[in-house]
Amino acid sequence: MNEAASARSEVPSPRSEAKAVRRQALLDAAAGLFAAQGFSGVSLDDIGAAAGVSGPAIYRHFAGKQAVLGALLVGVSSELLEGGRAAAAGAHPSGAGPDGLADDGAALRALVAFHVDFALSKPDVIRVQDRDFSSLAAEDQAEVRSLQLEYVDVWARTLSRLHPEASAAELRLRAQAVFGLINSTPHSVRRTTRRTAGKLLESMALAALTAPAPS
Amino acid sequence: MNEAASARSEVPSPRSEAKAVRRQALLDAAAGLFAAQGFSGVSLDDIGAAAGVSGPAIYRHFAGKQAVLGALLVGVSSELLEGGRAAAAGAHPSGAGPDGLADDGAALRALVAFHVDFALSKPDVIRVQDRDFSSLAAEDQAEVRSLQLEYVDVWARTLSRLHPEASAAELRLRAQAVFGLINSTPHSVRRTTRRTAGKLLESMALAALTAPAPS
DNA sequence: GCATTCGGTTAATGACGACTAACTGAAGGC
DNA sequence: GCCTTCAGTTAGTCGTCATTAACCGAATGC
Repeated sequence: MNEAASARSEVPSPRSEAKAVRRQALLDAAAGLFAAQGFSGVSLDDIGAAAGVSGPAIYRHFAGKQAVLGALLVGVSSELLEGGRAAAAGAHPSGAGPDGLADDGAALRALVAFHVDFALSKPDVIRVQDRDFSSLAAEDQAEVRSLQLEYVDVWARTLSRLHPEASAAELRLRAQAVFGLINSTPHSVRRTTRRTAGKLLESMALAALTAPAPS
Repeated sequence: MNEAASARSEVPSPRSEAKAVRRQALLDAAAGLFAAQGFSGVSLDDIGAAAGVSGPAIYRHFAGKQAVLGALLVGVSSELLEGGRAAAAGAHPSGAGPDGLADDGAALRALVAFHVDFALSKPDVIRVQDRDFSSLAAEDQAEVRSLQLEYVDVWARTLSRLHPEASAAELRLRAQAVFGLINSTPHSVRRTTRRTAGKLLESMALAALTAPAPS
């Protein structure tokens, strides 16, 4: 560990921030390839080639193929959780006086808008996340699972303000189903229709989240 | 081609209907394994072992690994299309007099119920279908794609009776999104809660399908 | 009964692909 | 200016498969 990259992330970067760039290029390449052909359908040579370097150069950035997938999925899970927390919090600034229902609805809308936007802008990673989870190393699996559970819980807590009578299990199921709804389409949406598709998905997601519980 | 298994499927079966049983066992085993680990994460030995025979015995039933996947996915796509047509037709018996809205609503509810039931009873195949499509041989890909498109169209036509003003593209997107909603949860639903989860998914799906179109 | 068919089995064979080894050349620090 | 570090490179190595070959033994048809 050299002094530049030591504990404190002070010194912006010498010239080997080129490394960070390369690393990101590898992650992007991997995301696209994994999304298209699945983790075990992609070779390290494929990833390297797509990033402009070839083959085992990847070992200068990651411990191995699984580690690339790990970085990808831990990254996306963290981003989702962080963004979800921000969206939920931003819409009802903690204890906003009289427990306003309006605020709660706003929080849910913000969550939905955030997730739709995320899914439409990073369809590859979204796809990989629920497709190649089982190819992760055990530890990464545990970490990703826990981040995902926490994200689901952000949704469930927000929902519980609108459906105080519903069980936690039902709210989590609703959240998961809506993730499926939102995540299932990005592949087939043309870039030009992103905005309109996004609005439609938001409307459908909110309708599903607030649909009456069956008897 | 012996006389028993010739063009006309008359003679029920000699004693080598054991073959049909074995073939189905192989397909079931493959479905489970593919769902859990992805097409290229599973070896022929794995599939054979799971079906009680080991290794290259599979070549007595299928041309190769890809052919197993092909049989699986063409089968599920056909079942979905057939079942969807039946559900849509059963609910409004062709030209049922005065173009009743009630009938159209019933057709949609029947479609939703059919798909929910299918997804909950065969979660493995559902998972494989949208996960390993890209591992199919080109011809199988074409066939599956066309069956899927036709299935989406059954939904879109049914929806168009309720939303005559909506574009075909919007209706197809709605259908796809709802497939995502329904298909995303079977993995995580305990067998004991199938029925209640199914009811909830139906309610959410219908709400999403009839959600107002955004301005 | 007897020859054939056929579902299975266990050894090759041949690719392919993750990972390692040995080497190179350009920074960077001093 | 010299020594070290380090991102890359190319050539193995070793396992893991899909697929094929060579054999079996029980049904089946005649």
